[in-house]
Amino acid sequence: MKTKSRPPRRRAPPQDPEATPGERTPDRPPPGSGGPDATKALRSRMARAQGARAEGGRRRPGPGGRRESSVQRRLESNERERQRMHKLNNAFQALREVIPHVRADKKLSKIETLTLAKNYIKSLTATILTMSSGRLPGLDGPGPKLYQHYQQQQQAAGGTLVAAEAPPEGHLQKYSTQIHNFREGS
DNA sequence: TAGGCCATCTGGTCCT
DNA sequence: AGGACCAGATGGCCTA
Repeated sequence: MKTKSRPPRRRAPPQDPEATPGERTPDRPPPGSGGPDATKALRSRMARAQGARAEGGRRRPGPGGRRESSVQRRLESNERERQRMHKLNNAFQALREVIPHVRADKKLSKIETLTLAKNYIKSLTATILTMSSGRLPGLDGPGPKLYQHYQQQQQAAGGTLVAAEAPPEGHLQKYSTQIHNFREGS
């Protein structure tokens, strides 16, 4: 389908409080940057949203829209939410950087990152289990213990035994196939 | 132009 | 009570 080779996105500034949700006017400061205009605009928009939601049956009590303190809380909440999402995106980026993939020139999407990471972990787990149990069959050492621990984890999670059901090559094959598919953009 | 991906806003709910 | 978390809504950006 589409390729993910995009230059760093130049996002429009955060939403203009005067606009309806989603309408952005690039040349204004973000709501978090404060300013009387932003506060006033947000107040009017929140009042409008309040009225709109009334038809949904969840109108908040109190006539005349929001108070100043309520508007200020919402602005602060928006800023916290932005920061939270930024941290989440940083974590995604950190994850991208530790997952081996062939599309170094193309940024993995979030869903690709998660899916690839899951299968990467599975393949590594299967490899470790095979290597450790094969080297120390039935004897003391990390192998059997590791395998038993993994069995317990799987059973506790209600999952299936990866190592028992599929050889590590299977997971590696799946992982490499997925990488290939991502490269092809499918 | 359609579809995918994303950032942001927003209000509800959960948690401390 | 206040912050964190979540999911829905919305519109911008980009590619095929």
